[in-house]
Amino acid sequence: MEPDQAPTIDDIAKAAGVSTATVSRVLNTPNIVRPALRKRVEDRVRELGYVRHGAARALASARSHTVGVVIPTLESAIFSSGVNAMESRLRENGYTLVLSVTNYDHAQEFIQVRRLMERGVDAMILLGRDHDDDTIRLLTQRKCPFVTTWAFAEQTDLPCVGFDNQEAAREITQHLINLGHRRIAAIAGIMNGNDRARDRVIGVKSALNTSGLELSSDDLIESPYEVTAGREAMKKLMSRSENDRPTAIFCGNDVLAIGAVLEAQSLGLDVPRDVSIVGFDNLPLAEHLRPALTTVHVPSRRMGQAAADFVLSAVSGTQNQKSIALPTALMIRETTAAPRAD
Amino acid sequence: MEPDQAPTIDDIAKAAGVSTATVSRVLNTPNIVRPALRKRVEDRVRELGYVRHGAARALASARSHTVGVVIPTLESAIFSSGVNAMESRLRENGYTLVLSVTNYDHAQEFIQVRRLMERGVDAMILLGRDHDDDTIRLLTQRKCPFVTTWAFAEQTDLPCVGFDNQEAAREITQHLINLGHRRIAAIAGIMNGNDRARDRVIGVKSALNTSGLELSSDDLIESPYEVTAGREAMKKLMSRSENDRPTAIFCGNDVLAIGAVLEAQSLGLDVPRDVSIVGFDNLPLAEHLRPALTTVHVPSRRMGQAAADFVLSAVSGTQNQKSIALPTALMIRETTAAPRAD
DNA sequence: TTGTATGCGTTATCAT
DNA sequence: ATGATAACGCATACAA
Repeated sequence: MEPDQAPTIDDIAKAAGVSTATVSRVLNTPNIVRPALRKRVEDRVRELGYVRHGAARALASARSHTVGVVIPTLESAIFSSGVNAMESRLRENGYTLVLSVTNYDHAQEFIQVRRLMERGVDAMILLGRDHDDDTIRLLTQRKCPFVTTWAFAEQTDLPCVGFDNQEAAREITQHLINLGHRRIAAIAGIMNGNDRARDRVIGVKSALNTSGLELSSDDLIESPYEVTAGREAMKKLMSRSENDRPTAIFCGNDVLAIGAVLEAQSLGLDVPRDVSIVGFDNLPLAEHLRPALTTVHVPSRRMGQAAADFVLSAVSGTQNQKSIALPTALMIRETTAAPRAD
Repeated sequence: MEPDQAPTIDDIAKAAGVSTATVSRVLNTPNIVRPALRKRVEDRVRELGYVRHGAARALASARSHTVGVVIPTLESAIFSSGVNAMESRLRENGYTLVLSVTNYDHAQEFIQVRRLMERGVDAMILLGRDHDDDTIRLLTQRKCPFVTTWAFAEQTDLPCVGFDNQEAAREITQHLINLGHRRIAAIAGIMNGNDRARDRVIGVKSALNTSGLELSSDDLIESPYEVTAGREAMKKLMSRSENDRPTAIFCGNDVLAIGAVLEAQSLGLDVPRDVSIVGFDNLPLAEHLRPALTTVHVPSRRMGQAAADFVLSAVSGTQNQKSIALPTALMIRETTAAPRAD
């Protein structure tokens, strides 16, 4: 009954009594073909259940209508949220998202960028500013439009759509300082190869230094972005004698912060009376927790959307701006207060 | 310096003084070409920075080495986790994941499945058992190997790699019954078009009925999978007079359950003394919350991996089994206890 | 507005 | 083991 072989543009052309060129036009630029003919072709397309052959189209037109997205992991809610937004935006514009996960490994990233280029993506979205030179060289050399996201910096040669991680960390740290904290510790993400994690710590140090304070190396712990790791780091920090303890903790993201809060509570400490804790990301959960989490709002959806728009306009040659800085917002909630000692 | 146009297999052939066929062999089946020649070709490939042209390969070989994944959303941590696992597995096997999000809309799903077929994916992974007939027909007609996931059922014609949502819900409800609860309510996900949400409620009802109990329509609330919605539903449930209240709540997933717990606490209720709450998914956070959440462990990573393996073996023709049932596990934690009234 | 014909870069078949 | 060459399905420049 149904044809066994997928019908091609030739089958449609034959069935409709037109040329393949006309079928192609009906499919791609319907408005330039006479309505009567168009309808005849469209009817055959429907009857035969014709499905366009992407590979053939890509080969002939040198456009795959595909965008590659390369991120560290999808196990992080804030990244998934960004990717979700990218997908919507790309899809709305007729593009398909091709996904690749690096697990925070730059060598892997290079391999995957390469593979996506082989797959013929028309553009690429990368995460962060840290990349192997090879990766950027490959992209540039082969003229594959791309944008980096999740980080913005003035003095960079890479196009980016992101926010200023240093500045955001500085602001929230300043908030702690304003509340009277003098001994502030940081539970950061793994900084090696992760510019966002590094920049956040730089922001913390910068704020502290401006007030004549310091982040002692004892007060800086690097942890993978997991609740358990946040708990462990907090435990370590709180195991010290009471007057050798930080009164406030900056956490590299909300997952670590949640871990820190839970550990503090489980140690019998009251947050924020005994210790203040702030996070980064503003996950949907942050405002609901008790105590609610003071954190930095990261505009993951807007950023994903903006990054998609950016490469889309690059592909269509309508690219005007070089980079885009998105604002973050300090979300002050009850988790944080002045330390009781003051 | 660098060539402007991307080099083709012809350029390599010319530079190495061999035929394009040989270059192709070096690239695809290196072992069947004489080492000396092979090395010569490989050197040119490296020198010229040759990158394979996926579209051309796909056209000539009728294989794109690409798999389409169509899911409701990436804003749900449990789904992202599954997709993350799929991506890893596919990538390890030389395949690339192409992603599409439906926002729980079956009409959208059809459109997107169609689009992915146009893109030439070699196979497809769908989520759940509910789909438009058109979607399945298209897949079947065009002989696109596919598997559905996140749900398993004996009597189904669709290949699936999933777990038994009904049974899992039944078990956790039975747990509540065993603890002495007689009045059990449910905060379910939106059931329309969502077989997982529906099956879970069916499981709840089934367990209740077996014990001569019922789920009154007042005690069943449908909510989107969001913390806020969980809170609202809980508020509604708890606004009734004390002896018209359920003593235990089944939640359609952990996000709803977390909302319910937070709302209960914010109403001054003690969980689980005043009301028991159970969830579904076993998110990483579930065990850390205080009280920790009694929930059903959903093996998202294993399932993602198994689904990827399934379509991979379908593509390579090594498909033996028709469907795969994965086990869930009841995670009993302190959230749940017998109601004080008993 | 429509048709003709070439080429896109690779794989695979068939020789050698 | 290697080379020549015909598909693969479509877009597009050009012709009509």
